[in-house]
Amino acid sequence: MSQVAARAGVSVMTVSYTYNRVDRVSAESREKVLQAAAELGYAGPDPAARSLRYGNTRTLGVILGEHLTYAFDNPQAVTFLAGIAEVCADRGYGMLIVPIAGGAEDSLRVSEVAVDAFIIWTTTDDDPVLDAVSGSGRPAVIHGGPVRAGFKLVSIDNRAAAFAMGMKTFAGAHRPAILSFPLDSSRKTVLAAGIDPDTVRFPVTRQRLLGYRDAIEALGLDWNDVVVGATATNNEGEARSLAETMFALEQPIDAIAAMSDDLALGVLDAATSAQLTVPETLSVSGWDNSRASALHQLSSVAQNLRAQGALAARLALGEEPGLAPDDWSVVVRASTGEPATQRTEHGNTPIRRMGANREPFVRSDGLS
Amino acid sequence: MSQVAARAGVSVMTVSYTYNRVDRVSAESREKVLQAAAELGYAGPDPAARSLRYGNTRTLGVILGEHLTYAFDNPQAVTFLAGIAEVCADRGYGMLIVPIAGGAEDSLRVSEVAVDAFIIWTTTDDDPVLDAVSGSGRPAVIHGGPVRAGFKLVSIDNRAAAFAMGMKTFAGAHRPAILSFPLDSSRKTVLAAGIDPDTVRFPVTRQRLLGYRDAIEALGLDWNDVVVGATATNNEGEARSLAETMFALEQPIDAIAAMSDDLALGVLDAATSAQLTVPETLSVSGWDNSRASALHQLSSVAQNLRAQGALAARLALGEEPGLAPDDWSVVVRASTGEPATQRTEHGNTPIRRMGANREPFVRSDGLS
DNA sequence: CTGTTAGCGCGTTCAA
DNA sequence: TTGAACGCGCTAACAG
Repeated sequence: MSQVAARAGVSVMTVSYTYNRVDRVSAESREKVLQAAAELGYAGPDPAARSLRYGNTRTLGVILGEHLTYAFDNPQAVTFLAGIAEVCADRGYGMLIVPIAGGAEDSLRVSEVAVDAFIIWTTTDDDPVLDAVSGSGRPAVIHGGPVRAGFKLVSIDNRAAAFAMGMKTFAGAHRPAILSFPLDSSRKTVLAAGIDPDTVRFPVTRQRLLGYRDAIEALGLDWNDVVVGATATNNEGEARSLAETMFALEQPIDAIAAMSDDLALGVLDAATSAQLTVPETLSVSGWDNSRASALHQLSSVAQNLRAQGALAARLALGEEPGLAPDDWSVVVRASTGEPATQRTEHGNTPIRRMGANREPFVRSDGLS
Repeated sequence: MSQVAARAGVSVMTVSYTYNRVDRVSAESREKVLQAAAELGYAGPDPAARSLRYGNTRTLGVILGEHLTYAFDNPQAVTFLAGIAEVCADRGYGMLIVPIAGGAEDSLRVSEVAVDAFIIWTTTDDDPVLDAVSGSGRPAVIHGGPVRAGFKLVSIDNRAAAFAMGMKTFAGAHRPAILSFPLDSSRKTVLAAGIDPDTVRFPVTRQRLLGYRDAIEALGLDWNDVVVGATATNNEGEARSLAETMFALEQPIDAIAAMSDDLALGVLDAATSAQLTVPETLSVSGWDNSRASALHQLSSVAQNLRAQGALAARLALGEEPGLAPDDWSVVVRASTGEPATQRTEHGNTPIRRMGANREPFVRSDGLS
């Protein structure tokens, strides 16, 4: 910039004004500056120097769980991102995906990143990245959990939603099962009965397990008999093989609540192969009310992740909107054997709402 | 940092060394510094100041087409992003999504963003954002096109791929049609015959139209009779209604090549409603070989967008890998009426490869 | 309308 | 092993 000033025969401030306060510069000077800039290939004020000077970056940092590689394979995370992007585009804020790779250097990355605030897609309770975010002293909004002092939370009440869907899915079942997200960071595939939800370090997964357990108990069934299958990733194929194993058990499973539509679709697939009729001999439910769930008449928990992303972004920007702008609902379709009380046309599925939040949608404190 | 130094009773440089060159500081001083930092709530060197000093940001800028809002709804763009993310996570680079909202301020945003290089998801030939990127003087890699001096290009040969798929889709057809991405930035829904591909400002769309036209002509059909439908977005529902219109034409369409699997699935849907049998009375093909395409026995052009994203990131980082690491192929399934020469099991579909690139995969010059 | 001064927070250079 | 000086490029505040 000083070079431009020299070449234009003006002071540095005139150059600065040319880019920032056009009205404070005479047309004549402006011309000279622009000319000199063009000749020197000067592209305007350096963003890094500006950030330093202004003390802000006009950028939001987004931390996508424990490992970036899986994040984009997860349609839920992507929808959430779309919501953030919407707000960022509107406000002219950059959206910086923080390079989290599951290693020790992740914390370093968090503190090395030039952003004004963080938005965190749900991770484990004890993820060291969360400490790094706290330590950075910058505002943070977390989606799903864990709840942390100083972090704002955007989440539906997963426990209540799982309970509501569990009541639909497990009604009349004798041998219910659950298809879960990973139970810990090792992401090992697991198939076991009587799992203690409180040992699970992923808050969203834990809350959903607790909700399903609530339903199991409300229906007079024994949680210790309930088989929980956990897949390494949110993958339909993996769900299919896990479901096949479930069908081959001595007392075959007759109801499966899955934590995502992808997993549930894998179950439907396995059911077809095993010649089980849905919902007569197998009741199935998913989560997130995807297009595919509508297409396959799969009952599913609906929530608006895009709106949640947008809300998280507004909170991160300190815009502090009102609370509870969104909610969850249970969409009942044929897969859980309810009488179809509504037309469920392909691509135009009316949604039946039921259940209500026990907790406010946005919290900045509380227990998980 | 100077405050920390004062409190620790050392010089500023000792503090700096504590964070950057641990070996140049005695354990004793280090202790004092860390102590002081903790007391003051100092979170380590400021990223913005660091970028200024180092002259780089360790961040890649990603420009997702003309408007950020649509980008995350596009599974192809998301897959490409996943590839970029993979490389960024590995190298510890941030990935900054530039807030493009379709307005005049977009160019400003590009120059205001603190990144070392840009990766651009395909846009129109005349998008002013491209000028802003050029003007910024930072390296840029563009996916799909347009080709520009100074920009590296990562792309398959869309024209060749469209030709190959056109030959399959239109073989034996009397009344072929094309379901296209938008023809211009207005994104108006269009249904017309004899469209001149060269008027289309989206390079990828243009190349594919050219390739389909090549096939039409190679098959002895008249391009002026070929109906092209263009949807406003990559949306299955929109494709369905456009297909329905096509089926209602005086001379009903008997072959449709679609530029995405989503669009093709909309066609299949409409065909079912119209009681058309595929492929006997209607031949259909899609693009990108999605899971859904395999599920619905839809012929599709396969390409590895994730690998292309990773390649684009490596090129942007100046790692200059070898050329042509990937390729496209035509996956023939039942929807184009070829005799099924392979088992096409659900979720485990073998891919028949055919066709070859006419151009190298990576180019940094050439015509579009 | 334009110029001068000062400092954002850091790290390289050179000296001690 | 540590310190002092300097400048990375920019802009707020205050002259003029």
